[in-house]
Amino acid sequence: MDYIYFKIQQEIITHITSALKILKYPVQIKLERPPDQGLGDFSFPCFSFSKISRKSPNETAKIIAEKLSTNHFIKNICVDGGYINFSIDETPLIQETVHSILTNKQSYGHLDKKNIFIIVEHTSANPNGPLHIGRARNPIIGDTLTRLLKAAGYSCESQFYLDDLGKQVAILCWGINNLPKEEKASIANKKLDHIAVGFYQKANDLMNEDPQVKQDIQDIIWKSEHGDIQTISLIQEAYQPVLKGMNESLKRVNITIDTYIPESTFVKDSSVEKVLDILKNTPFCHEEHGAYYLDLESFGIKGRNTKFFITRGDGTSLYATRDIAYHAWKATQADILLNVLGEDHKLESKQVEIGLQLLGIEKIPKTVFYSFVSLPEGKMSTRRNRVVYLDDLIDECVQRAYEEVKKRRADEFSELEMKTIAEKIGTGAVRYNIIKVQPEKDMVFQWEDALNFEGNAAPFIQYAHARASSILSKNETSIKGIEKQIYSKLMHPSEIQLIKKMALFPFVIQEASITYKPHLIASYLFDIASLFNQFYRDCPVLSEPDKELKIARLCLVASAKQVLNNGLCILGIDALEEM
RNA sequence: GGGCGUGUGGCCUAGUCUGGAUAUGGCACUGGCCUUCUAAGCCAGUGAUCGCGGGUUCGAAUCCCGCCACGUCCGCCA
Repeated sequence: MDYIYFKIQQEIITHITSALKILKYPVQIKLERPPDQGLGDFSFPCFSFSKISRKSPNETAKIIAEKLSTNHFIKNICVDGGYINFSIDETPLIQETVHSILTNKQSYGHLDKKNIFIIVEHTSANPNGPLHIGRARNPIIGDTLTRLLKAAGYSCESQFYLDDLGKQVAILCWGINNLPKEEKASIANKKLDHIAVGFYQKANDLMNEDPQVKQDIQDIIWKSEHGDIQTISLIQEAYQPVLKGMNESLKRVNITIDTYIPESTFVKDSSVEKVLDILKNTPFCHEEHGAYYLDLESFGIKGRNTKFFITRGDGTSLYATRDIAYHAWKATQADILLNVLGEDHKLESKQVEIGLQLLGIEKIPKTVFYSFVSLPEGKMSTRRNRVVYLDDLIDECVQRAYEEVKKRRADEFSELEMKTIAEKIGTGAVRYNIIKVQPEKDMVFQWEDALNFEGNAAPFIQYAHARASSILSKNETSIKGIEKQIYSKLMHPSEIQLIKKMALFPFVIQEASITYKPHLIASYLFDIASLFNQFYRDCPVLSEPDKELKIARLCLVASAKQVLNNGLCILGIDALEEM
């Protein structure tokens, strides 16, 4: 893709490079953006060169600036406070940007195809109950990353690593098969995952009270981990409905997962065994009461205990060992492995990494860790019933959105229309509130914040999109086959600001995808929506008497709508024509 | 005890990797703007020892050292 801003930036870098070469200064270029638009569009700090020139930073900047020339992109160069500030000629920028948006449409902002395949592993929640909002951060970050990476030109697959072995599903399995079924009336309107969690909770309690139950559950674990086909399929029957329920919740917030990889796969195909064979033969492996562990002290692992157990005393594998086998397999499937994990998995992730190294695998997964969402009264806990389920959050947000729509537009929309719009606003709000904060920040969930649809929230962006759509739907002037020269009519500061910001979209996608920071997209979109609202205030479109300016503005509205749409698409939030 | 992460106005948050111009926005609060394209909006205002203490630097929210608080982990759990 040929984006004008890339070209302009490259142009400036080339100019500075040749100036620095003439002066025999080291070529170290960091282009910044001035804090104030009045200063220019790009700035080049010259402080580091003042040591060489033995002059003040500002004098140095002047010396460098003298060797620079303007061209058709660069309108003006001025030195101020040790910076060389570049003002770009807005005409080509405006023309090219609007033109590029209207011709590239849904792919505006997207980067060139890279022929690199990424597996994004996310969610991977134990299928023993509904997703709660602590876990919900995972699919939202994961899905947004997947969408973002696709926009950045990668091909991607999302994977859910399905925990079908071990204690959690075994408890569920026992509960489903041994506890009395619930009465039809009490489960009438319940989702499958919400029904199942009751069995899990009861079975969990019984396990702690009744040694026989505990033994039964342990049998299930033992059999499944030894690859007993019958037990594994019994477990599968138990968790499938839960998974179905979880997927319904995810689907509601526009998340679908491409592939499910059951953990048992790697036991059944004996790849775990092969992994163990190799790991046992490394010098780091030791044995203790029949169990094998790797001593990770020499790998920089510190703490009370540096032993990483890879088998139990009975020879069966452990979760992390199977995870190594899974990652070893993934490494053969993709160019880049990206995992989204809770911060509690940091050590385990490091152990997997070391395991892969010992297997001679160089494709080490990259990981985005997120902190937990807690409640004002403390950590979320299903057992203590101190938990907010994702479904409840979605329901509340949709309900709130419905009330707002009804308040404003009851006389214009049908009941069905209001419900449809409310669903999109409510679910969008859920995603946006989670993705706008960088993953490593702790979050305390507050209903008040979650249900606030003003300011930096999804409805603000959807609203700007709806306003743009509204203008276009009322317009009767054709904007097909417009010559881009007409866009130079767009001279109002609000128009220029908006266009300049839209020109940055590819940069933002680039930056966000390289650093795996989806929240950058959220704050960028917020800026676009905000600038659009300012434009909306300052520049009437439909009533504009100058025909050419009107057309240019219509094109600008269409571009803004497109950029908002493309950005919302990366965030997995529905754009709205009306709200 | 150790590892990792976080700490920015009353609350939330950007910027931290790659040091740079008066620290970004939002919520709340105060005042103003709907006979004109949707007021879920716009404009203005109040409000910050950037956790604390040192250091490096012409320059530190950003880098280094020490400390404090919170989260998280250090299971033959997952």
